[in-house]
Amino acid sequence: MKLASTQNQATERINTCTVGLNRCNCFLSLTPEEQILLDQNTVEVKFGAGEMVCKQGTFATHIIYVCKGLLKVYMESKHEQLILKIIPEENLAGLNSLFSGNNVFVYSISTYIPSVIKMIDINVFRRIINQNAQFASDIIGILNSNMIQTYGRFFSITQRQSYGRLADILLCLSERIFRKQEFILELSRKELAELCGMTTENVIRMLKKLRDEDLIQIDGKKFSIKNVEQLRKIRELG
Amino acid sequence: MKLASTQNQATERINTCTVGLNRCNCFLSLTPEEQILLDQNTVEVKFGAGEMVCKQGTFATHIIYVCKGLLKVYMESKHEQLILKIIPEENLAGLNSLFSGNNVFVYSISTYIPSVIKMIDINVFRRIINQNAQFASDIIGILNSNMIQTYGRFFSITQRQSYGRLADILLCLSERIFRKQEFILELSRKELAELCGMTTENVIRMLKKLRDEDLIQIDGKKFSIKNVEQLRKIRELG
DNA sequence: AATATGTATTGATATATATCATGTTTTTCG
DNA sequence: CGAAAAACATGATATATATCAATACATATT
Repeated sequence: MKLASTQNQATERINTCTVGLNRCNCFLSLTPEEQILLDQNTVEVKFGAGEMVCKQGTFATHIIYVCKGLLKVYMESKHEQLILKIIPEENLAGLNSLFSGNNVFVYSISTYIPSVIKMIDINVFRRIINQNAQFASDIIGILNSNMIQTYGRFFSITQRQSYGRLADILLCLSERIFRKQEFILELSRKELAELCGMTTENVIRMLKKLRDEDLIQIDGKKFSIKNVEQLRKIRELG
Repeated sequence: MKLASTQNQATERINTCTVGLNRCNCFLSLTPEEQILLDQNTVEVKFGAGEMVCKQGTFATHIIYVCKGLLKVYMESKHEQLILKIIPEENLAGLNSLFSGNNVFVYSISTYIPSVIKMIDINVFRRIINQNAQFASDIIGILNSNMIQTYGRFFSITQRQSYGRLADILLCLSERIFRKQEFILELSRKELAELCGMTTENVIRMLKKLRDEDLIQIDGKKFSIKNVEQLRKIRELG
């Protein structure tokens, strides 16, 4: 039945990792002149692992496009941080400073792994939006899918309990980021814990438990999903 | 110093209730013809308290504008629900279905109190965005401030503990919704608890404690903030 | 007015998860 | 290399908050 499949799609979209399945293709709606204008006002920068791309509280002067790598967007308080979303290759970040009345970043962005990033002048970006309604529509579409992703993470972090969140993140990493059952995760246990919204100690204990139950295999940073079905069940129920 | 005040503004924006201080004024950028077109494709509907305006999983056919009343936007699972945001008068809702690739509501919207709502045909809305870049820019601005508000709620719900969340909600209700120290809150304790992301029993216990410490006064649905400073302190530290 | 039905309140108990303490392994770098 | 510093791991304990149970109060219904 069609109704059932709609429902499935909807629940499947709810995930902790905030990574959509499609890539950003808004630049296709630019005219050649606009493309040139944008290129002239774009710089490409290489970042090492763990470097800060922009800092919460500073003025937003650029829109960020991830050519290569993996970013995290997070809010910082005293010692804790809340990861709002992670941004994989071929996606935009920092769009929230467009026309929002405040031109200050409400979050920080940093790299998980060495990354290549294009930084586009925000005023030029704004100007093109103001003159190209198709481009503006595309940006609205991107903002909206970001929003929906963030709602999903919000839901997961607040409603699921820790095994469910961990199972979810592992599935997301496998299915959406690496697109493989086996992957090298270049994150420390601490970073993985932050992504799951729990403590480092707990993530380690839980990984061990999942390994003991033969749902995953881990060897240092090498992860392998052994039992997708069971992990999905834990995501939904645990 | 300017830097300090920027910082204050930034932290002040982080709140649990998701209500911005400014009202939506995007319709000012419409041409007279567009205004007429929009009006012709808008219906005004009156809702009672607790009625559902739109249901998660259904097709989004309208953009919602709150003329009068108070709405909640929430995701439903089995028995729990996560309140994503609350929408006061003179604000738009349901914008996330514009160009997001999926035209299905990822959340439900219902009224807290009797409300008057304008429902604008989503296709007409899309068409106007596609032809009026200024309007599109305004919508991007609204989406972005919504997003920033939602990040704030996400942060509050996940990082603060329950007294901080309750203090925050009480302050928000007083400062942003009712704009008075004393107000009649037409929500049940259960609804207030959901808004704070905790159980009904706990919200009652905590209200009692705040009353015992003379920070608030409560008599049924009548709330009065007695000590704003102390509540702010609890919001930041508790 | 009396019964029923939901809402509000209070207390006792359970539990998921954080925190603390401590040891081991791996990585960094002078 | 060898020392210092991270990162990883595991167990014991603490705690915030949910859950459960039971009563009081308010509101609706016949």
